[in-house]
Amino acid sequence: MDRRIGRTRKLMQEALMSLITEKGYEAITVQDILDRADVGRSTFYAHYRDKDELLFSGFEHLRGLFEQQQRSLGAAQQGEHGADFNMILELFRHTGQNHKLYKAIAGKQSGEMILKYLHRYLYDMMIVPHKALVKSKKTAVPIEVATHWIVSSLLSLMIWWLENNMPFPPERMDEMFRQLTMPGMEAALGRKVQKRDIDKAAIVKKDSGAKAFYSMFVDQEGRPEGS
Amino acid sequence: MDRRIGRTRKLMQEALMSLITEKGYEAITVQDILDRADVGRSTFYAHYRDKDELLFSGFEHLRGLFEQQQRSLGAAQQGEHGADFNMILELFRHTGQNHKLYKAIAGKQSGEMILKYLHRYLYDMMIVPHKALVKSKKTAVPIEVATHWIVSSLLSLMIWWLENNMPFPPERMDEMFRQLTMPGMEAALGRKVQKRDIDKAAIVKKDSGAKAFYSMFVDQEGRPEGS
Amino acid sequence: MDRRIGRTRKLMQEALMSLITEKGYEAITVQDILDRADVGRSTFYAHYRDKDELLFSGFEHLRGLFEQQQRSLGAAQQGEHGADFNMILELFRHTGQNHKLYKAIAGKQSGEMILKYLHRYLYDMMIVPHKALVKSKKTAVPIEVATHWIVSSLLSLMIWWLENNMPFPPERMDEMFRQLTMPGMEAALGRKVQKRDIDKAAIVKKDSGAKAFYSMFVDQEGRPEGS
Amino acid sequence: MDRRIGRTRKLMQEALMSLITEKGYEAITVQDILDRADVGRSTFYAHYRDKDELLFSGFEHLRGLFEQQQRSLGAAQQGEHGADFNMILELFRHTGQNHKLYKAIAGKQSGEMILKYLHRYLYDMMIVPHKALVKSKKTAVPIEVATHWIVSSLLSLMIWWLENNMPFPPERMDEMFRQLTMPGMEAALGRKVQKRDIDKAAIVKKDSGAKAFYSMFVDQEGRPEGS
DNA sequence: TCCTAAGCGAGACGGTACGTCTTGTCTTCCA
DNA sequence: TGGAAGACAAGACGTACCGTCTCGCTTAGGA
Repeated sequence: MDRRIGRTRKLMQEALMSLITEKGYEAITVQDILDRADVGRSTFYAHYRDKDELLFSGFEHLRGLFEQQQRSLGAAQQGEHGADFNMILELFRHTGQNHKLYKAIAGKQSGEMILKYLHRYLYDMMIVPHKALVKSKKTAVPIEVATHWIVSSLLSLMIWWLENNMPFPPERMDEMFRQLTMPGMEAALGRKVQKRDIDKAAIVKKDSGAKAFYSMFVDQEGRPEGS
Repeated sequence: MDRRIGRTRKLMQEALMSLITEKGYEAITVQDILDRADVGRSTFYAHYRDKDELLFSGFEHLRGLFEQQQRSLGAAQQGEHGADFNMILELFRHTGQNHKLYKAIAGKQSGEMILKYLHRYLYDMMIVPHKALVKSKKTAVPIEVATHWIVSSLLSLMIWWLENNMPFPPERMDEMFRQLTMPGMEAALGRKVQKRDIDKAAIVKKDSGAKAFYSMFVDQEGRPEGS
Repeated sequence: MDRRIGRTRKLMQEALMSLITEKGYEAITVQDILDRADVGRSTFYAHYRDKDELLFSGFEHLRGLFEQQQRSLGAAQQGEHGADFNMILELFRHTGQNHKLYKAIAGKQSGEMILKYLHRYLYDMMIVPHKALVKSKKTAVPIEVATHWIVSSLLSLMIWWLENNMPFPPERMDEMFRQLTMPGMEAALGRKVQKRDIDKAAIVKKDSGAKAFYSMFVDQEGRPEGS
Repeated sequence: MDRRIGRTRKLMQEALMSLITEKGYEAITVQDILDRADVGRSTFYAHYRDKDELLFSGFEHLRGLFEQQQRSLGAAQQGEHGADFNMILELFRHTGQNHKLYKAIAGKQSGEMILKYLHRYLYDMMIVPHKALVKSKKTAVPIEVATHWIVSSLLSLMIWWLENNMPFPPERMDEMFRQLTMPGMEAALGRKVQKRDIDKAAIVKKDSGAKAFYSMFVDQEGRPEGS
């Protein structure tokens, strides 16, 4: 692919990210992005249909990368690691380290759309292992509902944390999340499901999707916006 | 106050509501409202700063009404009623009866803002009784966090229900909500808190704020949009 | 009608005219007009579909005015005046007096369209009297062809005159036009037709359409449109 | 010169011509030409500055060819042939035979520019013999004016003919042209000038310029350009 | 016959203008 | 004379072309 394409897209991505931190996603106009990235109008539209597509382009790319790596990972690795990996905790840690950017993306001034995308993303990530873990067909609460709810719970805690300038360490947030949701999940799906199981199921993505996902916001040329 | 003013405002309120059901809040332009309400441009801006203010005007009015009634209500009434009132269940029932309007307001095509407003509204409604109910200062999860989370949980179930065309009766949704969140709340705040307590605490608003709040969407001139 | 409308339109008309003299019609962009008239983009499009319509608006208005006056003029006046009125000569005089504007409008850098409009205008003005003057149905050259040709001849002399900075007085141009075209017209339509007859036939329009038509371009600093 | 150059240019010339017949010159975009000729963007601009230059390239080439041949023709041939050659008639015939193309080029949807070029071309072709034929310095109408006028007359008849779907045979058009313009020319330049003289004077170009000129538009499927 | 300069396609890019749309202000008109 | 009607400016939108440019692939014509 033409090397100019990558360069131009990166310029626009960075422009968008820096603008989000300044004025929030919704308030940004395409013109703002053009000015910041120093790019022609037609160039923008040659790459993206609109502002949203520019934003999603990163996500989509990482999703593709993730799925590709997931395929390359065999079933062998699935069970070989210890159960101590903690995706939720890592997520809080990561979010805290890049709070500025995350606050821009998921905070009050973000667009609805981004949260919805994140919700869908996490939902898709969790629904499969959840279904796999539950033996009986009949659960107190349908798996889809429980998954929808637990993702919303996670995001709501995340947002609270960011909006209140992270008054607790990530470990504490992880603990709260566990305390609030695990009992409900047990009651809803049956005793077998534990937070550890969720992590175990999600572990496939540990070194691939999840990492890539977060790195998107972090190392825009090495230094995340909020550091 | 000039009677024409009330009439004009009602025209615009109704226009907004009917438009929300048709195309969603964000997609509505001021011009749409003017056309629908058959009102001049300057008239609109004479009453409201923008589209949002028109939307909020209803909420604000009801909030004022609620606070006024709350003040007039003495502490006496607070404990006199039976424990069988169930706000959450009523809420699901009501939502289900007016699903078209609620889907428009809180569904996927709604504006972020409305959900945030609803969140804040429910949060404010719940934080006071929560604080009153918890004796010990030290809880496993701070009351603010728990309240933020439980409101998000409620809204997330609500949204799931609406988006999936209400596959369960309100009673089932209420049950699920209880199964998912009550154990977590107990673990977080201590054994004492039960869903019934929440309802009991919120009962102050039963015949005042809450009713007025929902009626806003229902009896726009007698017939709600979705019936 | 709202007084602002007339004012705004005049601003744009004047802007267009002054721009035509500077860079020619085709080279003008809508943006140029907006800048010169100090008018918003949407304002322009609220009044005219495009650049052409702005240009034609003056013509059309005058045409309407002309037709209205023509109707009010009875057949009585048609024959009462002396035969010495000379429309073509007046036309040359007028053109010469306002050569800058006419050069802009009909000169080399003008748009094709304007010449075509002028051609059609003069053609329509002449075809009726021509038909009235010719008795026999059979002419050496069809009246339509002869009229088309004589209009083209007039415009071609006009253009030559303007493009060469008017080296002759209007009287000389009128004389040349007569010398070049009258013999051909006689041969084509029969002995009866004389240039004087053309003028006589066109005299209806002397004080109405024709005058209004030319005044449009003349009193720039007065009121060129609907005043 | 590289053989590819000629090939590429021919492709573009042909694309332009076929497009003119379809949608008119002005409506054509460079992109249209590229698509039709199946040629890259940069290739086009490597050969021509713009659309106009591509169009003119044919004319200019023929003009060069014509002037070269004119030089090679001695003064000897000038008087030796009979007076029966009739350039104007041939021109009408030719135009009629290729009316589609001519209508595209000189019709209502053509560009002003092409007509201006044709005018200049015919003017240059005629001004020399006209000057040669007129003995006396003093004419009723300056030769330049008369030539300008007669060319316009010719083109105006041509255009009328094409626009009205050629209701008369070329011979009739030639006759009309003679009837309309010859008397005027005689009056303007003196008794000596006859249409026959014009033809005689123009005869130099009969087998060279004129033929090449028209053939350009004719043998589309053969070789339209000097190849 | 090689090989090297060039022609060439593909298309990215910055620009400029378009005509549409929406917002919030401000002027005009009318009752 | 006060409030409704709607004209207006501002400026973003997404589209269409333009003319410049960079990039490799192909190919013609001189060594």
